[in-house]
Order: sequence, then C-alpha cells, then structure tokens
Amino acid sequence: MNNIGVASAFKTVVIPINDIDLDATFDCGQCFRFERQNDGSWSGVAFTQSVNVRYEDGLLIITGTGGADFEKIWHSYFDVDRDYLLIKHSLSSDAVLKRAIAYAWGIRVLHQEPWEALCSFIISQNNNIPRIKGIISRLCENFGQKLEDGTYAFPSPQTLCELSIDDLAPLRSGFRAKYIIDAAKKVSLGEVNLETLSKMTIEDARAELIKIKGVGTKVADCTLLFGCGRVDCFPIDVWIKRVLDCFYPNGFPVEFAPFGGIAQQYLFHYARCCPECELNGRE
DNA sequence: AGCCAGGACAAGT
DNA sequence: ACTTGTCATGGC
Repeated sequence: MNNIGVASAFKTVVIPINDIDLDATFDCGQCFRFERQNDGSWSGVAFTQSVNVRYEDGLLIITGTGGADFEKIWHSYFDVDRDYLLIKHSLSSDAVLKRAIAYAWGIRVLHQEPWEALCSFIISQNNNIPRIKGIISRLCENFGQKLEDGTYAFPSPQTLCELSIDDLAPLRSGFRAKYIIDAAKKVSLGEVNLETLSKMTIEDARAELIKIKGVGTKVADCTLLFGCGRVDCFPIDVWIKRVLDCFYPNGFPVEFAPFGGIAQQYLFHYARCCPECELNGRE
C-alpha cells in the first residue's frame, strides 16, 4: 500500500506536474516503447533507463534503474518546464483546437533521444502504429543492450552500422531495413550530426536529416519535434493532411507557429481517436 | 479478402 | 515543380 520498501529497492523520482494524462501521452503515436500495465502505470525504456511511471495527486512518480542524472533526464523527458496551460489557453482561441484540446488535454510532447526518434520515424513510414511498435521492440531485443531488469535499450547507431540488411531480417521491417542501416552509418560516421540539430534553423536541420535515405520532410520533422525538442516543427502526415484539408482550408494559423508541434499533436490524437471527430472512422 | 498504414523515392509528365 | 506506381509487411 505504501511504497517505502519499494522506494528503497528502486530509485524513485517524484516530479510535481500539472495536467498530464499518461494514457494519452504514451498512446498518441509520438513514442513507441511504453506499455500500459494492469495497474494503470506505464513501463518503458528511454536513455538506457528502464522505468515505471505513474501519476497520482499531481505527482509524476518514476521508479527504475536510473543513474546519477536520473532526475535530469526525466525532468526533460516529460517537458516539465513548459507551461502547457498557457499554451493551451492560447491555442484555444481557435475553435477546432479548442475541441481537440478538450479531448487531448493531457498530452505532453516528450523529449526523446534524437537517434531513437529518427530511427522510430523511419520505421513509421507507410506503416501502422501497432506494427511500428512491434518492429521497434524486435530491434531492441535483437540489437539493444540488455538492462538489469531484462528489458532492452534502444540500439546505438554504432551498433547498427556494423550490420547488413539481412541481419535486420528478424525485424520484418520490409523496405525500411536499408534506411535504418543508412541512417546508422551516416550518424555514426558523423556525416549527420544529431547533436547540433537543436541549434539550427528548421530548414537547415531538415536538410541535414534528409541526407539520409528514407528520410523525407515528414520523418525529418518528427525527428526534430520528438527528438530535438523543436516544438516549432509541424509534421504533416496523412491524418494532419486530413485535418488541414477539412478544418483549415485557408491554412493553419501562423500565430501558433512557435508551438505548432504541440498543436499538431493535439490535432493528431483528436483526429485519430476522438469518436466525436468527423474525421475518425473507427477504433 | 482487401484496404490501408504518422512516406519516400524514382520515373514519368 | 506536380502526379503516379512501387515498395514489405501485417493490422483490422
């Protein structure tokens, strides 16, 4: 019932945070490695740390096998310093976004590792979310570092660049395997530097990423938004295209550009999952 | 059974 | 600069 014993066995980080919905945040298609547990908590791996996350009484409670920078990583990962209330208030001046936010109010845009985001969204192309999760899971199990609790870290580009396309056959990733290899090679050789992307203009950063085979504007934008903290990036996939065609025939409001990526994520989740959205067919 | 999936690419206008 | 067929695989 209390978790003092557990806390002594596992490192625990407690972060006060307002208006987060873990179900929406982990299940809105921005990350692919967290799984909901029977007790409503979520377990997953990021930054080579396996953690369990739950949210109770305004506190985000993270338990796991973290290192010294445990708090720093997860503080950033959950975008704690951003004032979502302020952003949501601003976005709600638009009628469509107001509806989307009423549904997707608890989403926060996570700060994932750049390489994992890049690789994940290479895999995402012309693919569906359940299968993306499967491929990424097999990628980690086959080539990622095994952690002490039996889970696996996301494999590094240095590891993957040594592999052939045939080596990736167990992933069943189809035509995307050659893209994964090319990305691993270009990143590990420094031909593409993921660390500097967050300081470049969107156009330059996008051009840098597109040097990788299988990376177009959409995958590049998702990498920048989810892996580099560029919330001014607005990835346009099939769902957002439908949203724009249906709700914004005259263009998306330019005043939202500085945090368009956050707006995009509300709209994406709303369009895909909200039964009351006319774009949503099923699920 | 058949359509489609958080697209990119090459080849063709 | 735009449009179209193709690419593996499997979820629904």
